[in-house]
Amino acid sequence: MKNRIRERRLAKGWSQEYLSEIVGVSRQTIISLENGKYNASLVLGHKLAQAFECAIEDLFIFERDENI
Amino acid sequence: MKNRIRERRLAKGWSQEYLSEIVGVSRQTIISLENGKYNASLVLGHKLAQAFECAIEDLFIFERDENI
DNA sequence: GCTTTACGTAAGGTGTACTTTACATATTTT
DNA sequence: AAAATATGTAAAGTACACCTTACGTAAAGC
Repeated sequence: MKNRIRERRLAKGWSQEYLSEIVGVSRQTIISLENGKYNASLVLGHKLAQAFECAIEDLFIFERDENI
Repeated sequence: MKNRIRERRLAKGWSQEYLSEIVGVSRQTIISLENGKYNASLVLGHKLAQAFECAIEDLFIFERDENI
């Protein structure tokens, strides 16, 4: 699963730290998500989508036959 | 976070086992999700939404100030 | 009566989403 | 030159999202 977090964050002119405060996670979590270290949870995905004023499906790119 | 998995599954006339095969998880996982034992991951949430032909936000009910 | 179907609980294991702390480095600001 | 800002890596811990196996029970079908 890929995501557009960095792209959307930069479009808003936000730092990683500012975004982490908005959605209530550590800065490390934002770094790891942007660099594809792991996937967000559903709750965090929802909060990020809210921060960027878009749908979850617009922020995360689901590939076919993705592993759980 | 609540969800409408059971409601949507029954509307389709599906058993838990059938749904579990469609989305590629164990039957236990479906039981636990329906009974609110834990939250789905983003990837599983997406697969479930696809199975029910709806958006993730339509299947999961996000509450305000939800913990990560 | 027996078997099948559907749903549920229990218990123990693995991988990962997220945390905290610490340190490094490049760019910008004073 | 020194300080502040932004991004990144590393490492170790915790919680939970999955798994598997096994067993219980109630309803429906043969």
